[in-house]
Amino acid sequence: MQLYNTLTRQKEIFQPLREGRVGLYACGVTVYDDCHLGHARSAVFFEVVVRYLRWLGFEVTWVRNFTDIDDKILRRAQEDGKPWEEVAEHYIASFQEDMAALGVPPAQIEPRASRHIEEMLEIIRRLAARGFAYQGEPGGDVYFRVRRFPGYGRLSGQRLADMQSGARIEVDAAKEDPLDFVLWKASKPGEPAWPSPWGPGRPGWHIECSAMAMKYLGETFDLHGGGLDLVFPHHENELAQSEAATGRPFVRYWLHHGLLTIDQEKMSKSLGNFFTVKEVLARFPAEVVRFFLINSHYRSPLDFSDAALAEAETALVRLYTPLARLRERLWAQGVGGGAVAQEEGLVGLANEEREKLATLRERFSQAMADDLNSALALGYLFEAVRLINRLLEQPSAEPGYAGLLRRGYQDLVELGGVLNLLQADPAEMLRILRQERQDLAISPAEIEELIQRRSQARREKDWVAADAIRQQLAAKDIILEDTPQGTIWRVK
RNA sequence: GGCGGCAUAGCCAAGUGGUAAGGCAACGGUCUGCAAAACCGUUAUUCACCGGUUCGAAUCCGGUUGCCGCCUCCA
Repeated sequence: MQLYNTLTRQKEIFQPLREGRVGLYACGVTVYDDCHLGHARSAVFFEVVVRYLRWLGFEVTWVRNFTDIDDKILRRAQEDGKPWEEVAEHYIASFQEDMAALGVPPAQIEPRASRHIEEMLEIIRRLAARGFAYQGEPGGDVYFRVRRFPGYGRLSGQRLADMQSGARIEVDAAKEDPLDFVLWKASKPGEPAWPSPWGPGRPGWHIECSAMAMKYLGETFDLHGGGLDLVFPHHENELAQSEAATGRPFVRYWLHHGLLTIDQEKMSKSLGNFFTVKEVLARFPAEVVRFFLINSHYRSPLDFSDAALAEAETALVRLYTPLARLRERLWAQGVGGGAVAQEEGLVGLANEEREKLATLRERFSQAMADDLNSALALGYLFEAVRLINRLLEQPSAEPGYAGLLRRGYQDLVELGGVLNLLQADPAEMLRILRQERQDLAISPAEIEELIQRRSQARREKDWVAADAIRQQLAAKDIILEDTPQGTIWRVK
């Protein structure tokens, strides 16, 4: 497969370091508040990466960290009058709840920064031994000597000269150079502190990821990534300090996903234009949110809106509707195995169309193999749905018919599974999707009552009364569908 | 100011040299007591704009405009 590598700015053939195994480190969250939909995009993206790699047969070790000690957590702890550990614990639990609600499984390893202080200090020792780390003043912060590392700026495409002219680099008298960044922060009175050769303190932001990634995945590993906004300075610094410490390449492929936006602007805490995962999930089913996140390419910006989510909801109905019909047909009629139609002219599909169904898995996989093009992969699924719907329209006793349906069903569920979609019971999911809206002007019980009365009227062929009820419900955004299994309703 | 990215139909969105996937919406038809769902058909001679390369460009090169991200904590 090919992946776009931020380091080289091009797609590259993915070759894992060790045959058949992949190590992935995804930057997680800083636990000082509930996470928003941008964090969900990140989590779902890496989940899909992992699922696809596993589907291909790779054994994947997936690491996602928690930054559980930093300035923002300390500030939050002070505001809330709680110990920082409690704040961190609370938001770790909150994150895990959100992930569970979204259907994102836990990573294999979810290390916390505060439990890897010794590993970080070890890296700083190595950096000091190689002349990359220095303490600004006795008992003060420890910095990384950026200019000593030749490749600095390579990942983010920055040149040292340009960066200096950039206005907003913090000026700190203790630094040898404004570009140098903190490895270890000397603690102020009242702040949490760990002992170190440089005095009591706590880690800088970047060092934790170097330490935890190398501990669990080795000094050189395959995949590392996060949001595009982490490229600089976080990943640039991480790369520099890691390679300076080990003298070896740190990461082979850097993956960065685009950011979630609202009105084309980045969703972020500081702008205040964010929706938490909890808020969004209160209004839309998790699978709708997942579909929305996966339905465009991961490196593009993705604009959040109610309309976009509503569209995702309708699109999911389109995917689940044939699944429900297929199940009904395949389960009820006990259509067992049997050959898939091969011969020309069979079963009401043109040769070319049958070919499309036959190559669905292959094309899906190729789309995913091309830098994880989930939008294209989903497009193929929709194409298959149209063909399957057509088959369902024209029941046939031809020998290959049942086989085609069965394979269609299996493919949709299996391929959907790579994206963690289409795994729910179709009939149940359709009910949820159709009846989702909370602010109904009428209760489900009342709707059922009216449906009963209408059914009675229909039995008596009293079309006037039946239509009156249909219209009465339509006025409250309830749409009725008469099916062979009875009348069902949904929200407009 | 520096670095990077993006501009494809009413909306969302694939497509990186060979003649525009897919979804939503809309309209017409089939089906239906009426509907819905589903199916069939229609909806970009054209890919921000201007030049260039090429037999051929949405795709490559140069320029222009607009938007976004990073350069500061941020997925």
